[in-house]
Amino acid sequence: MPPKDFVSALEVAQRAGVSRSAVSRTFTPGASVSAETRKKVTDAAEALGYHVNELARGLMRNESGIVCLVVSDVATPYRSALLRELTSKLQNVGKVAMLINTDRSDGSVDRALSQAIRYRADASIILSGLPDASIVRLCLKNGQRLVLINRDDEEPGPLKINLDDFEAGERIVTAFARAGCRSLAFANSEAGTPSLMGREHGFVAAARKLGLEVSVERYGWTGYEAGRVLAQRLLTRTQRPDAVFCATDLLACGFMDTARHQFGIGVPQQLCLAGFDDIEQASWSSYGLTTFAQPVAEIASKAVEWLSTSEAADNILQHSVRLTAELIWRTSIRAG
Amino acid sequence: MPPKDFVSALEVAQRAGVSRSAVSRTFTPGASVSAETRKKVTDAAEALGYHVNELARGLMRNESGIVCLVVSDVATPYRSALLRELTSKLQNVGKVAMLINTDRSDGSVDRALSQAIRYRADASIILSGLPDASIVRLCLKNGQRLVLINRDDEEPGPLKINLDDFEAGERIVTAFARAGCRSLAFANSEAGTPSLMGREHGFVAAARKLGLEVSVERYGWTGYEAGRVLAQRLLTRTQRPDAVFCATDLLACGFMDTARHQFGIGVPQQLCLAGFDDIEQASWSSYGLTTFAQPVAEIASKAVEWLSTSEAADNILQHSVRLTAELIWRTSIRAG
DNA sequence: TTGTAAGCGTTATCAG
DNA sequence: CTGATAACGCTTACAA
Repeated sequence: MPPKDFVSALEVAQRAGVSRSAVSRTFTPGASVSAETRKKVTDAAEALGYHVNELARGLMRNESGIVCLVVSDVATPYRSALLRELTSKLQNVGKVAMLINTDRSDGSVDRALSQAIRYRADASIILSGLPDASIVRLCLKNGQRLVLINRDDEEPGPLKINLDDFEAGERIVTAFARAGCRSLAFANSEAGTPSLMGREHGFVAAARKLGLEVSVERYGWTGYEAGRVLAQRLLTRTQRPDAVFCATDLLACGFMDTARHQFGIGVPQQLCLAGFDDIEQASWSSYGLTTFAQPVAEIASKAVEWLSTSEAADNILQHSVRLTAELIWRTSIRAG
Repeated sequence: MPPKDFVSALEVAQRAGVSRSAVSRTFTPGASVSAETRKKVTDAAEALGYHVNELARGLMRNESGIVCLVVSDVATPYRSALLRELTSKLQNVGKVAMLINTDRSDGSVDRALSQAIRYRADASIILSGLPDASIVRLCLKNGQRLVLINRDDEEPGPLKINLDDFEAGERIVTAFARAGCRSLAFANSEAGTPSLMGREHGFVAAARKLGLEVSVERYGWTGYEAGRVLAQRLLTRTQRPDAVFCATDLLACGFMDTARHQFGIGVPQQLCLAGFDDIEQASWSSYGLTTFAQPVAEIASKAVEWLSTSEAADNILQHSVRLTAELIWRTSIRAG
């Protein structure tokens, strides 16, 4: 590989026989250039293989075009689906996504984030999960716009996108009741994020109101393995629940698998189950999980849309968006 | 939000009572600064909340620290697992990941990629899949280092990381034979990528050598749904196979589900099944799929390691790495 | 519409 | 080891 040198606007200008500012203007949307000049420039640029240097441009404009995506558990179905939507929509509006992984708990998170600040990212989108409030403050302090998905931070300024978690919890209770279930349980992780707790609270509240038995069990993080453990615990109780709402589809898959394969319990005949997220696996015929769909496409749209809007118009806009999670009926709850 | 202005090295220099070059040196690993000066600078920087501007630095150094990850089907389990490893390891060596999604087939791919070039990414890692050879050439032409995972492009220069796909195909044949299977089939997608075809060829060759019946069926892309269709086709044949190797775990899950639920065929009693990738779902108790594990961590290590090595030492290094996929035994193949 | 010139925040070079 | 000074490639008044 020849350590290729890039061609600069100056070289393009010389070949096109115009000034370097003409070149600049040609590549700046909405600048005034005559059709003739523009053609000369684009031809020269084409011939030379010129690409605007965004580093230099960002330096001048004080705006990098970079938005950084802060995410833990990227490899998880829901997260990666959200990531797909976000990157794709960001690309469509000409922005570029920088990915920050917050899985590892050593200093690498801080390092990565400060990396993002050093690149002068215009904005950060935090896809829920681990990252704590200090990250939020750091971004804000460095002039980034911020989108918080399924979080509940108090800081003013960022756009907050949330679902109707509480109501979802309520809705599923009526579905369980209609199926004739009398003893309900909520299977949660110990993560304790607002969205998880919202589902729990809505569920418990609605069950109480209907005079149904409810209990809550929490364990580990929101993965398949945790679902297995939760099933062990709930299904060995003397008073076994006949309906369980799992805070997450991953939890629900683990729960269903151990109910069926380890305890030989029929789902939905002896046990009704529901989850949340509508990950791809929920629709696989081994599961047929009825669940609430995260409107990932809509979440991504809202986020990107807000980021594309000018900072000036910002005050007019809502800083909080509340989307509703649609209940997808499959076969893990008996017909009423 | 106050449209925050960043503090520059100049301001830090003034507060610390040193020259701006002293500040620069302090933040350049391996530059010579006295301990005293360094302390003055770091103190001032801390107080002011200074962060090096990588845009400007990249401009000078002609090296951005950005490596871009080109990927289609991010939301797929194997891809997202690889993505996790890659971003995390990139972070550890102080580089930053830019994500390019090549799902949509309209012009957005080209736009996104040229975006990456405009940011002067030092390197690109192409995680298999759709992107065609023209992308490879474009990266190379613009002086980027390139890592190709599970591809087979001819271009010289890039680091190529591949698995022993052909041998894996062979190995699984002996496993099937040992289980007493006599009529084999390979379920593939129509994608026709080298790694997919490698598995197919190894499988067919080994089966022939052992004098076993083999057939191949190809359909769609490598997802769950395609697996269902492939199962429809293969299981309605007059001569039904008693062992099927699916090119991908996703394919295998779809295949197994329809075999069991739609055709009532017992796996592994009446039909042995194997996949490739070892995605998380393969280990779920509804599947228990025996499969080949993609060594994602190792793949990521090799890639990042090669990128961290200086361009000068480049010639000495191998430009092609061949990793082996370990066979993970679970319960979708009968005991011999 | 076009060109000239100043500046963005760095690092590299070169005296001291 | 330190401090001027010249790049780096671009945008944006300002003047023509």
